[in-house]
Amino acid sequence: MATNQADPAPPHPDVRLTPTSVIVLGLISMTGQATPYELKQAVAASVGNFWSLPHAQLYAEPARLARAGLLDEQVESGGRRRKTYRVTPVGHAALGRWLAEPTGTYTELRDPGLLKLYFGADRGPLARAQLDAHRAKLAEYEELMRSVGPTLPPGPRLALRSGIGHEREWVQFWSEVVREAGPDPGDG
Amino acid sequence: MATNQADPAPPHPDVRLTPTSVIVLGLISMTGQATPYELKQAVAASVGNFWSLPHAQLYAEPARLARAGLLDEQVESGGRRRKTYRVTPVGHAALGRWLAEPTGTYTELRDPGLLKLYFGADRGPLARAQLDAHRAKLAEYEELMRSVGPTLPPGPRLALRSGIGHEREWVQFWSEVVREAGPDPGDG
DNA sequence: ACCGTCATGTAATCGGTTACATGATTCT
DNA sequence: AGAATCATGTAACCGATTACATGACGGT
Repeated sequence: MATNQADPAPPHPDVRLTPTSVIVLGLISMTGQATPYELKQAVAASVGNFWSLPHAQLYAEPARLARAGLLDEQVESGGRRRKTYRVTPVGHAALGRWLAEPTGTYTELRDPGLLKLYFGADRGPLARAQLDAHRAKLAEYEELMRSVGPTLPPGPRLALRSGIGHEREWVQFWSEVVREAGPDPGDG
Repeated sequence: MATNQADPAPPHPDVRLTPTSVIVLGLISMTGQATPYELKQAVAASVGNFWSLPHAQLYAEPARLARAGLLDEQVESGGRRRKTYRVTPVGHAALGRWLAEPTGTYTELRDPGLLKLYFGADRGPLARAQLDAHRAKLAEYEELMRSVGPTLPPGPRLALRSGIGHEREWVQFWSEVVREAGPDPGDG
């Protein structure tokens, strides 16, 4: 069988790049190097607003990418044995290729609130809860845009602009649902 | 220890309801009964627009819900041994409870195109590809609203309206990116 | 020195995706 | 009736979530 040859454990060259991979590659590429914990903070401060990752992934994924030769792994000798990662030339090339493919993929909304609405949940309470959440998020984004927006590179700034647009859409949508559902029966 | 008693394999009462569970429960509840294949068609014709499921899930998930006692499973005696599912009273109760909790959960965009934008992809080609995709989706939704919209129950119609709103937002966003990126260098 | 909390990391589980497999149907 | 295509179903794999575990650190 073809898989039977003895590989002297060279970097396995063919990994699928998931969005998680891209985030890890992209952030390490921007910062030069990072430990998983630093990655966690970097995600929270950057793409985390529209694509967050559980911290456990930030230990598993770099390890996977290192096995594939896209990252270089350096283990600290001290007590914690922290691992520091850097992007290899192979990794840069892979990231570059991924960035160069303009995707026409459509992303589904996959919003649990919408699911509740679809299957007949009571619209008043649902819409009010959603409205609160989205108003808060919108305020947060607008504050972000006001404070750090001007200093952001074009990509991140556009992403933030997009987030604001969608939050405005959500606020408007749920507002209409609230209006059509009538006022909170707890009132008056 | 408390878990040590001998259960005579009764329906395991505590399943987490994932969105997948809810879609399966909800659709079977609306149609009365369904086989996995019918579920596949039902999803495509309903929630599939904003929350699709790979067909393999529509075999695995009903089985799981049946084990938990939320669905009743009936096996056809013929050659295919098709399985037909119905919602049990326990299942209806579980669905009802889920629908009654108004969630304030915020859903991330998680759009691969935005990810590319964020990490510095060439904006022109990306934005044009995205624009095409979203224009097509928007046209599809608007056509749906025109044709079947008036006959839809409130929940599904609102969900569709929401989808249209978000697609308009995407179209506007990527249009701006196209404009700011300048015209296609492939042009004269 | 102890306790609570946060930082950091690993392990186990589970849902979801991908790939494969077989039965039905249609067309020629 | 044979081939191609679609319907229907199962199995294996893998990424992601959850839960657990330990190390550091600040306060009292």
